[in-house]
Amino acid sequence: MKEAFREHNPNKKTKERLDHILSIIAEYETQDIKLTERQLFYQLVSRNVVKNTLKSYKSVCSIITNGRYSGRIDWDAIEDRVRIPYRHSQFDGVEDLVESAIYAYRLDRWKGQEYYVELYTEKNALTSILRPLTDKYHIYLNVNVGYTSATAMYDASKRFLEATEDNKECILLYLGDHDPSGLDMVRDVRTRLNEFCEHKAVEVIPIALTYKQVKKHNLPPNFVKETDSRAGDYSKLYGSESWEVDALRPEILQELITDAIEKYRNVDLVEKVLEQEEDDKLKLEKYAKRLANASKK
DNA sequence: CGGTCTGGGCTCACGGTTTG
DNA sequence: CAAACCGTGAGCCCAGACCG
Repeated sequence: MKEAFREHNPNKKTKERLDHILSIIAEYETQDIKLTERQLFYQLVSRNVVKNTLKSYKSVCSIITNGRYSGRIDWDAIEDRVRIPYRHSQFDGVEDLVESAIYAYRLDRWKGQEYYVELYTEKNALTSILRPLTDKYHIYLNVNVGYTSATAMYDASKRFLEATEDNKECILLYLGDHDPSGLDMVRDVRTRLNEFCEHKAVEVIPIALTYKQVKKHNLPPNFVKETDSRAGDYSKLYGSESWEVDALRPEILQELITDAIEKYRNVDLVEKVLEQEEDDKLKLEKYAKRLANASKK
């Protein structure tokens, strides 16, 4: 909802940027995707509206914030994925609980499959685009927020080792930027995971952003920071330009991920699990009805 | 020579004050 | 009013300087 709490009179340049922001929000709204400020900023960068610098990021943030306070931008269009309030779940009675249990009910949709797959990304800004897919395919989504942590890698290694014991081949699909640190994060994940898994192979596959994708989609470049200690080797291979994975349009990103996951999934096996899930849900529904009738008596 | 510190890099989302 | 600074909180990695 658009709600105004303050006055704000943007100048011509700011108004132009505000219009760009509003059209991006409208575009994402049709796909039911909420944006973070960071994500909106990257979209502006990829459309060559602003430069990819800390300064312009901050400027975009104030335009968004001012826009929201002044009632120009819908408060619900922007999401803060860091400051989330927690509270234990509650229900409107036992029937309500059973209903949500039916909704939540799932079996292991990767049972009997040849592969075990997880999806990793360095950017929290991609969460709203990735979640629907990892939910649908019933796989773990790990958002590393830059470099991953020892905790995350240790926990992941336990899951992969368990899959190995189940005679599954382990696949880690990775999404990150094409910049000196971004490419290094793939190496980092690979070596640390192998250390924990005692070199039982986990295949780390970068599905985006690749140099090929940069060229194919003609993505706008950023300058590599020469002060980055990892810039040297990168520049020898790719020159002085780098690219953000967020610059890929959401539908292209989703297509890439869908293709990557489906490569490792046997559809017939999944169908069987889904049938079992539906059967179980029917049983649960019958149980819920009996429960409801009993409580009326 | 090996350990630790320093200052750079990445991610995320805010705030305030001064300068133009 | 916007831009350019400064700061807060959190999680990381790495190269080179420094030191015992």
